[in-house]
Amino acid sequence: MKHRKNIECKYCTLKTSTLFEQLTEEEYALLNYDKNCQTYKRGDFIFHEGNHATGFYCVNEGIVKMFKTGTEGREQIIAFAKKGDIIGYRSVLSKETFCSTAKVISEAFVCFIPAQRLFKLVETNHDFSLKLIQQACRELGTANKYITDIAQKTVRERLAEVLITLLEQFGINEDGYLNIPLTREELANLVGTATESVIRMLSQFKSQELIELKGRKIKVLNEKELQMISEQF
Amino acid sequence: MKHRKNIECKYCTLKTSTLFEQLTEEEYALLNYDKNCQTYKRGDFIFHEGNHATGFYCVNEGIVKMFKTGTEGREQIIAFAKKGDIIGYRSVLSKETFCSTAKVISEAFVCFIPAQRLFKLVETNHDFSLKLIQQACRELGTANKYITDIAQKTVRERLAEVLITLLEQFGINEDGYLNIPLTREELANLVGTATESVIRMLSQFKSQELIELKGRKIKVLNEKELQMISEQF
DNA sequence: CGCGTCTTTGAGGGTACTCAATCGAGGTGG
DNA sequence: CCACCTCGATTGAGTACCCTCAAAGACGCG
Repeated sequence: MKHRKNIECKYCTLKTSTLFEQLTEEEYALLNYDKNCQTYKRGDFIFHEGNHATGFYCVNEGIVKMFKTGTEGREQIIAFAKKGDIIGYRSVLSKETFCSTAKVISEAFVCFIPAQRLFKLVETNHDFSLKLIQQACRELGTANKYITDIAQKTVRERLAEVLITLLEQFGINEDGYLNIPLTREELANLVGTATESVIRMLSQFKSQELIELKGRKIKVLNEKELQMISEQF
Repeated sequence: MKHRKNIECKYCTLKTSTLFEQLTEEEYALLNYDKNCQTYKRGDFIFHEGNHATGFYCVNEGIVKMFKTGTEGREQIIAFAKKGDIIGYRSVLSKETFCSTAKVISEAFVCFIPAQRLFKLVETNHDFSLKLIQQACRELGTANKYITDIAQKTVRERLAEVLITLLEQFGINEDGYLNIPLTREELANLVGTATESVIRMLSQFKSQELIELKGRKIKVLNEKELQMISEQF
């Protein structure tokens, strides 16, 4: 992917799933002109929490994790971004510094779009700005649900829920394993618990034949039951 | 407050702190025509989680709590809305049902504005729509911070943080007590813990002379130290 | 093959939850 | 005016969940 060539936004196959669906010729041209794309390897940072937000990013390929660094340096994963998702727009628009860090989970191709282009689009394109609001509102809904879950559910319930969510969000590969490579620690940072707790719970799920484990890879065997657990029955 | 008369939006003293700051004459007129205001007593519901969102609300007076109902009926308080805040817009824009319930904490005067007026404003007024996006983005930032806190901090740290937040958000009355009347249970639902845990922690804070308690009323005596605790030093 | 990183397992302990009982204040009705 | 009732606040006891620390095992990479 190293020497990957930029695709013109106008012809980008992802535009239907992003906000950039119905721009004018001119807007496409400007967007394309302003953008700055590059590949990132696993472990690379796209932006850091606290940095000044000079623009936002559109993920064309790969998986990115968004996390906040809490006390004693522990990461709390807030969300993942994949093909077609935009990240960092939140901080650009609210004119704050980035409120989370974006780090690459699997090799990614990401386009950077400077802040003023975003503001310009919001100003001139109603459709775009409505979609953007809706995007933010959906994320807000998800975040609120997450707060309730973390506050009220047990680790067991949350882990089950996370597995279901990952399954829906990233699907499975040809072997039936979840299509996202996470370390145990990352899983823990997503669930909001200690690494060891995740490990213990995973082996419990395994012994109940709800999942199959092969190193870092996870296969969901009984989605229904996991669903039940996550809703605590 | 029972027979309170509606104020014209255009002359509403709160408009500077809300999104409705720079509307055209016509927009003010339409907003004013469409709205529907009423008073609510403590305990009244403004809207319920899961209901169809036919519009949003602007709080003119009083305090409203927003919460999600989690497992076994336990409330998780997501936010408060006071004078000048708008609520429910999230669900209107993302065209979902209300994702939380709004219930009155202290007597409130609230204006309802139907969905199509909101969509119309977003469509025709760039300034309004930018402010709305920024509002959503700020809320999103807060929510993400909250997730990290709940996942990583202890009850003691979270309670200290909540007290500081309430102090900043609602201030104190002439006696020096926090200007928001919350039951112990509501505090617990905000912190994300059991009622008894909040009570125990409050008396611990009291014995350390960080706060003073008088029935339901709380006075912060040592903000600095509470701040320290919330950041775990 | 050796090293580092990640994973796993075990032991021990602390935080915070649940359950239960008591206390206290405010409101109601006799 | 007081007994009564109800709801919220408080306190205590017991325990479950989950965290931390420590050590050993597995895996991948140079």
